[in-house]
Amino acid sequence: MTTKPSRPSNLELQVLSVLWESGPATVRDILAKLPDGKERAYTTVLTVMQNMEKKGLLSRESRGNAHVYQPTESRGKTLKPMLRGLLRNVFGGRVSTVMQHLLEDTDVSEDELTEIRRLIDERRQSKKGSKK
Amino acid sequence: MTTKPSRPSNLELQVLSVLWESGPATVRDILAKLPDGKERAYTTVLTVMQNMEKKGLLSRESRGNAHVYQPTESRGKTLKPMLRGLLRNVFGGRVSTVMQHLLEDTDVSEDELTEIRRLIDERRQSKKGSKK
DNA sequence: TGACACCTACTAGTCTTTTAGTATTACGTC
DNA sequence: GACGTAATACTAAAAGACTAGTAGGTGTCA
Repeated sequence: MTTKPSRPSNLELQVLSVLWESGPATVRDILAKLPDGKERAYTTVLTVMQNMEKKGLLSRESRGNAHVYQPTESRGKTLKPMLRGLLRNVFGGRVSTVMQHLLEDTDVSEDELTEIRRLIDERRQSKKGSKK
Repeated sequence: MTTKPSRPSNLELQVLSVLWESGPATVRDILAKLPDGKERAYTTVLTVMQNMEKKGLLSRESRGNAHVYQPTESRGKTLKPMLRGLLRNVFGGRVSTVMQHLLEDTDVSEDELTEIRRLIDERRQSKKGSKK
């Protein structure tokens, strides 16, 4: 029985996020880059990452003294079940509601807006192409 | 000291979601409507909701035998810190990345796409209006 | 009036997450 | 080789999340 893919915890997601953004890294690298900026002991992050390695979320190899970690799965693959869950459980399944709140609650640059519009149009095109 | 606003757990979010969508409801109502569809004992949901009331996430009033609960804060106000955290901790602060994954990983109807585009354009307009 | 249905209150066990201390190992350098 | 630096391994405690059982109250209706 493959253990069920319980979703990564908050701190685990932060670790993964750093690795996805910046590539393979050591514990100390991650500690310095955790996006929430909270102070933590080195060993705290170490423990979390060791657990993640046991769970199969990370793989590692030695570089000199330290271990260099990297994610075993792509960002997309990992995030998919999480996003689906979030969408269903919190936003009633409507992507537009997510978008609405994101636009209201966060700072979005003009460039980002343009980029999002591009994504939408791209998606519409591909939908049109595969119409029944 | 106001107790810090630790973000609602998964199950708590589901409860809130139902209440935001459908208005005030009893424990039994919620139990039937939890979006993840998982089987749970009545008392499980009861306990969670009683805790939420203690934490100040819900208020309640009696109706006959039962209690009718409702959220103390709006959807927007509650979700704001959560979305900001998610955006920062998982998506490197880029809304367009969220959008990209949402479009890839979930089914979005044509109507939704149109609606999202409308939201974007609306936002662009209001940005343009307030330009430095 | 007693059986039933339905409700809340209270209690508690298990699992996960977050935290970090202590011990140990490896590496260079003087 | 002893010492300092920095890393990992091991251990574990505290808090939170999730689950649900049991007890007790109230109302209905045959």
